[in-house]
Amino acid sequence: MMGAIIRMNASDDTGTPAQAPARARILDAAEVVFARHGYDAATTRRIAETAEVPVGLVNYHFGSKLGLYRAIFELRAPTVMDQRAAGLAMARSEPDPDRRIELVIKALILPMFGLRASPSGLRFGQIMSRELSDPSSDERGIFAEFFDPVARMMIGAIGECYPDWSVAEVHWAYQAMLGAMMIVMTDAGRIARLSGGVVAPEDHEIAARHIVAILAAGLRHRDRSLTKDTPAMGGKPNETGDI
Amino acid sequence: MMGAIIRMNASDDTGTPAQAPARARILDAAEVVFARHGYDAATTRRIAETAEVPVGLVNYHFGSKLGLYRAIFELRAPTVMDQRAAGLAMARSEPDPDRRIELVIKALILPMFGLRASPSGLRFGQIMSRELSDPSSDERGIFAEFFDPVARMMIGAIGECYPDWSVAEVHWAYQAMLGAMMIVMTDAGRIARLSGGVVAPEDHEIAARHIVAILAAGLRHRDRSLTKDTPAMGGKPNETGDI
DNA sequence: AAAAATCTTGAACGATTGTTCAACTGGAAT
DNA sequence: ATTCCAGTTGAACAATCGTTCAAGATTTTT
Repeated sequence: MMGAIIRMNASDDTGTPAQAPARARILDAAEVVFARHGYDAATTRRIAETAEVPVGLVNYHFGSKLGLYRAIFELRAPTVMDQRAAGLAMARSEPDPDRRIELVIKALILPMFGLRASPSGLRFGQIMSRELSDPSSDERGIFAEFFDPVARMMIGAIGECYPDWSVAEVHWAYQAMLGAMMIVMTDAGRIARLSGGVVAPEDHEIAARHIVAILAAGLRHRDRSLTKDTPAMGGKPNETGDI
Repeated sequence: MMGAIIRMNASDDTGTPAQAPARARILDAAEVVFARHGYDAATTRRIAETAEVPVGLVNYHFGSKLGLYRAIFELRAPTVMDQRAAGLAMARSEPDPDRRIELVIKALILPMFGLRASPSGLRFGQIMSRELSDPSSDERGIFAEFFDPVARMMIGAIGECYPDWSVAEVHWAYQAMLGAMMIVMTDAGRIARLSGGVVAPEDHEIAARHIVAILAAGLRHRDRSLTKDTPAMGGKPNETGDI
């Protein structure tokens, strides 16, 4: 069943954004399928069908399924990373710690939420979210390669805001930020279902406003009496010696 | 499809991990494999191999792969849900809102973090986390069945703490809590990698202390000037009319 | 003891997986 | 005009998927 592939010749140009070259169409289709099914459950055939190209082309252009997956991150990750780096640079010019931490939080969150404005950006967010919660992602090494560097920057920036915080306090703060952000990227319909349709996760501006407000207050006013027993970080990232 | 019948015989013994009956061994192995690979990528054969039983037994005892998956939730979910309900009941006896919200947060988080004390509980946490970030989980309907009820209780409890909050403010607060919790369940090694081994996610008591402190402060002190434009919730859950 | 119900086993089924491959296309370089 | 080669195509590969099944083993009921 479903063996024939309909070829779009030069005469037909409706639907897809222009008659894009095959490579780009595959990349686009891959985002859709990987976002929907995750890495393992996504199939090259479904990607090829979605892109309306023969199966063989996928491996010709990207070598392997993993190569295609990596290509998505190579395409999308730099934009987010650059925006975060720029946001952190801006935050550094704010002397007041309590004001600066809000800028740091925004530097993490706004680039990701802004992604959700475009359909393809939304899909990339879902892919990232899935990759983060996939234990076998270590084998692919994508997070370590694409996102660890900026994560260390973020962690360093938090530590600079509050130099008396312990390493653990800084890292758990980052985890809380990451988690709150990720669940927004993840959630497709649950918050709408639970709220009876009142809360719409699609409106990323409103979502960002809520999440940033909560996280900023959380970091500013956290009760440290039970957590400050570990040695202080001293505003220096990675003084533990690791890369 | 779905022809096998699940039989519960009188030989209902107390669980033994060593030479347990086949059904229990399959269930145990399924937790391991589903946690590691996710629903789609997990294979019945690998589960059977891990349980050291022939492949056919899996479908005999659980009917199908989905039946086996559901059986895991039927086994583990009630414990977590009961503990949360008990925690919420306890929280209701605290009159001070700022103190009560901390108990509400703990009612959500502590049962899950406590799960991590045992290996099988840790695996169940990973399975839950993956299910939450899987768009195709809607087709399985597991979250709607097992976790939506207690989610509505949680959301209601937040609304009762701060009756002047809007529906959106309450729901986004819940999302932030859920996200921060989920990333702890998810994270296998990244926080250890990023912190150079200083921060250990295995110590769920310390993790809970940090996350609860941040979330409690976040909800208590959030700046509402940009988010309180939507109508208030009035302390009643689901007044929107949905189930 | 015989009969019935339950559990276990491994082979087998058709469908689907990622990848390979020889044949083919069309346009640029020689 | 010929060579050349990146691009394209669909068939084919071995491996693996979830599930089924007839047969044997074990236990329970009669």
